[in-house]
Amino acid sequence: MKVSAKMDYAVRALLELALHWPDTNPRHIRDISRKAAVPQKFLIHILIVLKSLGYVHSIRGKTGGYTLALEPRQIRLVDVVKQWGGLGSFDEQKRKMKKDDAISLLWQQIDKDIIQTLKGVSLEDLCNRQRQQGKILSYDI
Amino acid sequence: MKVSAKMDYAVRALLELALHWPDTNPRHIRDISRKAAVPQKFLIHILIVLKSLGYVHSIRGKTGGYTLALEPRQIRLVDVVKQWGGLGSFDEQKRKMKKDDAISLLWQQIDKDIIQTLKGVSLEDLCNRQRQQGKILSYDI
DNA sequence: TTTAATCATTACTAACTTAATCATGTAAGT
DNA sequence: ACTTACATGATTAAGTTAGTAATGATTAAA
Repeated sequence: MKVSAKMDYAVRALLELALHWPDTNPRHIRDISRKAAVPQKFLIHILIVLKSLGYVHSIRGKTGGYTLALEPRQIRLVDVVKQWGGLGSFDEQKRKMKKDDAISLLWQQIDKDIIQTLKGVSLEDLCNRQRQQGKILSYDI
Repeated sequence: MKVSAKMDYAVRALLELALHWPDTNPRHIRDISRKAAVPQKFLIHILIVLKSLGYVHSIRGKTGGYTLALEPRQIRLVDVVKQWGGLGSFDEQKRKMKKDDAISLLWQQIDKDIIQTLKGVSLEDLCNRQRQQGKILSYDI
């Protein structure tokens, strides 16, 4: 019932790339690391996973870096989270159980709720919210 | 984003006590352990916490055991889970962050969804579901 | 009043997970 | 070549999890 730092970082990295979309220039890890507040050495591994999942492309060499592999509106949070494997509020694999008792069903219902919420959110949505949030905050000055 | 075994066990222990309500005879750990499929040595610690949270009473000595401290309909899952401290899909304490950015707000939304679901469920509800489930299963014979 | 059954408390631990870092390798532009 | 970047695997310190062990305290009953 906890979002791991890794998953949080993954989404932040994706959002950071999405906020620059449709700029096609590759962003390098150093920049993403700074803007998304993720340790650079850690971010490398996260980006490799995101690449293997098909969410980002990488370009090696001197002018290398990362780009989004899809349009922000095509990337749904539910898919990222599901594929990341981090979901499942109840780890049924590890506990040998009936899984059809009232309590297991309750945990499963919670899973469904989470998925339902995430289904409605794309990277594009997050971009809009972030920009909107920025506006609200600027009024505070 | 995972329900710990401890929390799962805690709810199972409470449900086991609730299923016997309003029988006021104390049940001893051994029985609860067997029926709820929780290691006895582990269950002791869980029951102590549940006692400190006010959900169960304990009676020591030869005819001792545990009883529910409240009626099943008075015990809402949302309270148990919240007081257990296990909730919070995103651990904001440990990561120094703004907490008002789009991503943090998304994790917070997930928390709210979980709480919303749990608010609607009491131990009495779980009892009814469990009994109903038993009926359904017995038709399979 | 001993004894046995039960709850209470503290300490310990093996296994696992998390959140990284380090070292080294590979590719590509200048 | 040289530099700059991504790639990969190994390692690791700290924390959490899911228990177990040992011992103490309380009470009913023989």
